Amino acid sequence: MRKRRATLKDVAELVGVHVSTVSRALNPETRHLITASIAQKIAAASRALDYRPNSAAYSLRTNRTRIIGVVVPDITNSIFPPIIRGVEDALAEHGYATLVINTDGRTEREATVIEALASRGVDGLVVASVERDDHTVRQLAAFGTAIVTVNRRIDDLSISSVTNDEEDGVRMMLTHLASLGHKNIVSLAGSQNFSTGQRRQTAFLDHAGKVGISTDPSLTVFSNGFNENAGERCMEEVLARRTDFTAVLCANDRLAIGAIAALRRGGLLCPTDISVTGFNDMAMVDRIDPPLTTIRIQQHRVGYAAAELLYEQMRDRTRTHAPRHVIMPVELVVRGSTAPPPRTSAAAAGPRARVRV
Amino acid sequence: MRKRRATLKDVAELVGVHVSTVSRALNPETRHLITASIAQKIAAASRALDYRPNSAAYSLRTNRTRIIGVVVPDITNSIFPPIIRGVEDALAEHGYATLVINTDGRTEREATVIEALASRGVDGLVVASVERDDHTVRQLAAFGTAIVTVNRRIDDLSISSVTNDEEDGVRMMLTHLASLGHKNIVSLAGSQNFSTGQRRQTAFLDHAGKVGISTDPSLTVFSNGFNENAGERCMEEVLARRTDFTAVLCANDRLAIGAIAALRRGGLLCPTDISVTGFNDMAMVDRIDPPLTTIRIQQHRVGYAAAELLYEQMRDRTRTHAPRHVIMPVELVVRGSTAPPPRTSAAAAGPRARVRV
DNA sequence: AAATTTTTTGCAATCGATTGCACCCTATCG
DNA sequence: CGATAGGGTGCAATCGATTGCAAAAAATTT
Repeated sequence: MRKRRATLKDVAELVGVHVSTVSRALNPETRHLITASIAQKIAAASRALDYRPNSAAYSLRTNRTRIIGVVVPDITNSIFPPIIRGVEDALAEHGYATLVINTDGRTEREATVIEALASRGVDGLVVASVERDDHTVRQLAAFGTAIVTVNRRIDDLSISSVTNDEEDGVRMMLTHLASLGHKNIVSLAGSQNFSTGQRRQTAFLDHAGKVGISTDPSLTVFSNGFNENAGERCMEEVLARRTDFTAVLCANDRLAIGAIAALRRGGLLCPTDISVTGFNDMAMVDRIDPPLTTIRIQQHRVGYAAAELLYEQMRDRTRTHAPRHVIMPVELVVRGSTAPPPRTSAAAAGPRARVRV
Repeated sequence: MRKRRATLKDVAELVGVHVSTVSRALNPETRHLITASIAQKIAAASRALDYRPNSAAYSLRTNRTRIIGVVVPDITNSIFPPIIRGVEDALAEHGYATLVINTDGRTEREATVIEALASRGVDGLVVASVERDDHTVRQLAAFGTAIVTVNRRIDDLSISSVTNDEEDGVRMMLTHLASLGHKNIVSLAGSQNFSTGQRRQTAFLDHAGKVGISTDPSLTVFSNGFNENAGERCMEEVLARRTDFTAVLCANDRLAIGAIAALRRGGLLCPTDISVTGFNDMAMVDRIDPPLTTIRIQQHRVGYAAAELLYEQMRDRTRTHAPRHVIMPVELVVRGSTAPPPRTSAAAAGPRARVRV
């Protein structure tokens, strides 16, 4: 028994004018073409009938859907929801809705899901899943699609992005660890296919020298995943290699959580034996054991800013927009997972560290 | 420079048939009307031109968008993303996309955002934000909208829902606490405006008697929020009232986390002095300090099941569907936040418990 | 072989809004 | 007072697909 929604025609008939007049009267851009008194009547009638524009008809005619797509690796990874909210909050103001899609970190799937979004006719894309050399994204941009990457970016900077100041984050963290007295620091680096992983590792190497920290390659381990399991495996790998380090700088919080677990299983306590640091300041890392020292990124703002860049592009689709790159400042948050190195370094503890390799 | 997408007309011209023929050939439901060989040619041409149906045109004509709306209180609350993924996974199979909207727990906003979804023409709604007496949702259902509530439900059961077995969860938890030797247990109950809060509290009272646990009203405190801050405040309130309890059964994990923090500030350690339990088994509660004993709900499956119910409703909008209510089984997960009560009960510890009121 | 049925295809209306163009009416000017 | 300008409105095409109905073609029956 669903009642039919009122259409422009219904409003037109009620007022006694043509639909085109109603259309113009209801559109703020064209309202000035209509006699004020008639426009008022139309507004009243439209309210009386509870008229809502049919978005399918609008889209068909104008070729705009007022929907944007957001592509993330996985919405259950708690780093992303705040970013998504940032995007939504920025674009809701302009009447856009947001379609979120997960790639589950599978590169092939990115192409598929983006294609699905495109066929739904989204007006633009915010991509959080982008790889440093992302073919799909570059192709879309070349094709004229409004697109912005967030949190990560592509190498050639041809596509607008909003990212965090990874370099500054790593610098602050290294400075913090150095000031505590750490000399041998493991870099548990993230996948180098992502700008985050790559920039953080580069920053590590760049800055380590300056503060007198070893950059010996055997102190770096690369993870391909960005999650706890990957963190555990990498940490075990390092422990099997050497044990003369006193801190682990992880490319993100989840790796850090995994690393702490692996250390614990190996008989090493954080922060007593080994300090561990994260990156991102995900929700809840202040409540874990030990509370994580990490770099806080402005998750909501990053999303918001990305949406603003996107909006600029969508507003005028004819012009080619020079890519813009926003880098958001980050903040060091010191908690319980970092402490001065033990008097007798972990190396001296020898056997203990070898319990499990 | 964006290239125009191919339309039915383009395909028709390439093959040399009428658009209606192409339309029928491409639709599995009507393909049997078309000569097989022609259908083949059409399929080939459509592939060659990379034809994608224009969803605006489809929607306009059929009055279906193949989009469903999911209304949640807040996507950054990590209980919801897995549910959302469940919904998405179930409906993606049928070609639906999912528009997620946050109400931020504000009842007025629910009406607004649902209205926004409706005007976008969503084919159905999954509502996770529903209150026990939700006017908006009931009205929509009466209006003929396909709608299912998830995680929560409305009192009169007139609307299909997928929820968890709250009663069984509380029963298992109480049994667990009783078997450890707890007698005086605080119920840190959630808002009674939600079915979750209400059912869990009712189950607490129902079952407490049976296992010899006090149901004195002064052992219950009601929270209005469902988050850590609310948990802290409520816990403080209880501590000010009495201290002769040895366990706190919280209506959800976030309240439990807040409760633990408040106890700690009050000089009481969990689980040594007081055991604390949660509900939901949110991500990360296994990593916090102490790891939380809680009830695991099948977040993904709950979402998936809700989507399946919704799909049934959407498949045939003419029929009125009798509401169905699915209750998913839950599981007790014992971790570090529960232990036997101390020999000398917290009450004996007297002053310590009163450090902060 | 004619008549009838069945299958296959095309025609054209339709969904609801936007928008270039033409028209009409009023106001202004010569 | 007639011509002209210009503001306000209506007309009708259009976006791309779906679908009831009619027509054409093929198959079947008499």
